[in-house]
Amino acid sequence: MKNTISEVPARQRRKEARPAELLAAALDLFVERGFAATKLDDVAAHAGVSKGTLYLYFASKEELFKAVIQQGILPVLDQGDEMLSQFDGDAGALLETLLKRFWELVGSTHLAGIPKLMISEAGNFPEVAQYYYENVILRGRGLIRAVLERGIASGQFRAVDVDSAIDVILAPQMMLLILRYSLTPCNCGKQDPETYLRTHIDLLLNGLLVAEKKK
Amino acid sequence: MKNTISEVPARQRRKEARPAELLAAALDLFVERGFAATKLDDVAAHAGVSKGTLYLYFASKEELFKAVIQQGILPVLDQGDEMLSQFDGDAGALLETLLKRFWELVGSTHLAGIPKLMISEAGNFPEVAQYYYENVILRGRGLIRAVLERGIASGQFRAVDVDSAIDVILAPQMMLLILRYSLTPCNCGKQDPETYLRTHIDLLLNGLLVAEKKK
Amino acid sequence: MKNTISEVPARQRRKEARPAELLAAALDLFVERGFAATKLDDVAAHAGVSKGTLYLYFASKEELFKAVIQQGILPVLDQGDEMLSQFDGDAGALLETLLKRFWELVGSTHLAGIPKLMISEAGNFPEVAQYYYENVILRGRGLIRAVLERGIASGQFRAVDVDSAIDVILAPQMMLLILRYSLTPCNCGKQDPETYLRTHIDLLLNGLLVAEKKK
Amino acid sequence: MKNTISEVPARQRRKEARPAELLAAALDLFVERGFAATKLDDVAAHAGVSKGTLYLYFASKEELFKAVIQQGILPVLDQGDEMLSQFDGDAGALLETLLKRFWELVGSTHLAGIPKLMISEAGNFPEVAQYYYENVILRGRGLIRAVLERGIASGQFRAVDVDSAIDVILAPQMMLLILRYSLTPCNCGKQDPETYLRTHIDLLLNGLLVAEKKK
DNA sequence: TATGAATGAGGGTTCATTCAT
DNA sequence: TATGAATGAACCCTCATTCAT
Repeated sequence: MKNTISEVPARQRRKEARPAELLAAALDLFVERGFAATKLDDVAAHAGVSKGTLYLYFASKEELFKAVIQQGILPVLDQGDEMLSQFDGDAGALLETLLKRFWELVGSTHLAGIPKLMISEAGNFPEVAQYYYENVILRGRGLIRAVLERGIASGQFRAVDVDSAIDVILAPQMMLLILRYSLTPCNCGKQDPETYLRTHIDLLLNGLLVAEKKK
Repeated sequence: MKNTISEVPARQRRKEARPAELLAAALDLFVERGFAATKLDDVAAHAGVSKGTLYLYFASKEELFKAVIQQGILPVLDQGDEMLSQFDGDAGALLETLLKRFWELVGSTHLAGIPKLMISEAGNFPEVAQYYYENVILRGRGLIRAVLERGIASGQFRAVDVDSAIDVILAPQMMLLILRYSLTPCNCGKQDPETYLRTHIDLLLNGLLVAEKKK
Repeated sequence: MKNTISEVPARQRRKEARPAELLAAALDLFVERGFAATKLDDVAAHAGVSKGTLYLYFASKEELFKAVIQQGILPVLDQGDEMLSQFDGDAGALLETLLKRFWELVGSTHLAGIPKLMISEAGNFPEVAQYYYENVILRGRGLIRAVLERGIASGQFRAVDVDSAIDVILAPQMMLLILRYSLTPCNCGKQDPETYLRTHIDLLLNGLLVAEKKK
Repeated sequence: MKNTISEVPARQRRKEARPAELLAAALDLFVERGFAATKLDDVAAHAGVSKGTLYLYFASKEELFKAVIQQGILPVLDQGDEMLSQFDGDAGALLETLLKRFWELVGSTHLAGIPKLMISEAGNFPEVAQYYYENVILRGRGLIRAVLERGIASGQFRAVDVDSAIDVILAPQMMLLILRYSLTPCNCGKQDPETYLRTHIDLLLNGLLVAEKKK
């Protein structure tokens, strides 16, 4: 008789946990080295299994890649939607909260490497890029758009061009993620995310020019 | 007898142009597919030479990569330095000019792919990343830093944290370049650079909040 | 206590039938695809068991192959011996009966694929080929030889070279079996065995030339 | 200046000879071991080249297989056609000549293994089997058919069922080829082709029964 | 200098075999 | 006895690199 906590046999429990373990290992190496330069031997070793085991769960290296992207990012976006629907402060505070929460959710996990990975491999996997664009980028932009439109409607924000403003707002966030997996490992460009984030929000909300100089 | 413009025979000129042609072909394919996924066969075909010819000019695929990076970006930075030293308007105008000129110099050439390439491959080529960091990133940041410090000293700019402000300023520029070689090919995210650039500068110089709401 | 027909419980019977079921499944696939191209996964699935179960009955894929050959053909030869010892007509009638019976015994079962299988794999399994030669081919040839010698001794048959005549007599029988598992599946060469057999016997017993032309 | 015998450089001559060398090596091993059990490493070694060289001439193992079959047998059939059109003796003599010539053309070369190979692999390569059926089997049967019909029309042959008679005539020839590459290597069944062929023709032309016993 | 045939180490993938359950 | 997850050796195929011409 098994203990009360787990009635499923160890082997079974293992089998259910495997895909997630493999995806995590694959993500780490894909982000670090790129898709083509990552050997499945290394992914397997990194996950503590043999190479053949990978093929019990993913039909090919390419399918593994797709799964890494598709199963990695959906939960994050869901959190964003939820936050937007529950928040009831003004648009400026919402924007600040959104950006800060993003760091807590993504910036600290290894999911943070997905944007860099996607940027590197989009050209080689058009279908995955399409999926990423529709399910991640468009949804993420939608979140920011909602905040901007709310702020503009309430008179809190200037009537900027929303479409391009979204990009301008997201770019520093993305760059911070991207650089972490590019140049940081070779000792360069070690920014402190806290300061960076604060400056970004400050610049956004207050503008670069002092008030008196504005026409 | 040759004309006065060129005294070297055509064959000679071809020979001297070869390395540059090979680098251009390699850059295109490295940017499009990544280093590991690019075959030297294809680089050679793209440059209109045979595969063996590549090895007359570059000792290995890795050397070719280094040359692509190192010989690609130095001219651009030189132009930036020169512009900074000659400009005599105020800091805001200088910043605007600098960002716009960057687009004319880089955004329209195939050198624009280098940042994406470097981001993708930095982890696999630490020495190249180091070189890039020191010779491109630090010099580029230096340009922006000079402008910011000039603006803050003159009282035109608020006293922001310069180090992180530099990143916030550069990020949208970089993202625009990066996305062009990542998601654009699969029809997604086709921003108009003009509008994007204008919004970026506008947001930077004026801030997002309307003046009346500022404390 | 069970009924008189079967004293063993159903489960027991199943257990005893297993090896035969596995051999039948293996024979089918070995004949269809060849030894090397047959996966044990497929054999197991074809027999309705799991892959591991195969190893409870056969130590390796090669042992399974040997068992397929060795247990498949012995019963057939025994019938031939028995027929020869009981028959009391003339040699011509015996030869005709023997060939026709062979079709009823082998031609209609899936054992018919064994000759094709053996031909394909003899080179890879010399010991099995040796076994097959000694226990199948030599015994089969012995049957025909006995009939020929009986016919020649009785003056019914011409005094042909017995050794090669045996091959000439057996070849059409073998080819018919072989082709059924080779070219027939792709729609080609669908002979009617009945006609084929009749023509074969007719040619054998009467000769191709009309009687008047014979010297 | 090169010598007068060969104006093409050695490298060039080699390149043109390569495909035939590779096909010969592949045929040998495919016949000996079967398609699946043959390693391309071994084919390459057998041809005295490296593994990669195979891929300069054949896109895949399967394409190599197709080429082995398709380029191997066409010349043989052409000879048969020519022989038929030029011969002017009676049908019996033509049949004898045809069968004997077949041995000289095929039986002594390594092309003799193709029938065994095709029989073994037909199930795994339906398109190749189709090709073989249409271009080899049908053409070969056509040759025999022409002889039989000529002999029957002239009253030299009995009016047998031509379709099945063709198979009965060809079967011993095929079996001899097949067995050479199956059981012979393991010391069994070493027939002397000369005797075998003579007996086959004798039986065919004279019939098994002595003239006096015929009804 | 330029070519492209040849090489062979390396990586993705398969599958016979093992073993914990 | 039966299962099927896990293993890892082996094989097909690729491609950076070499070298004879």
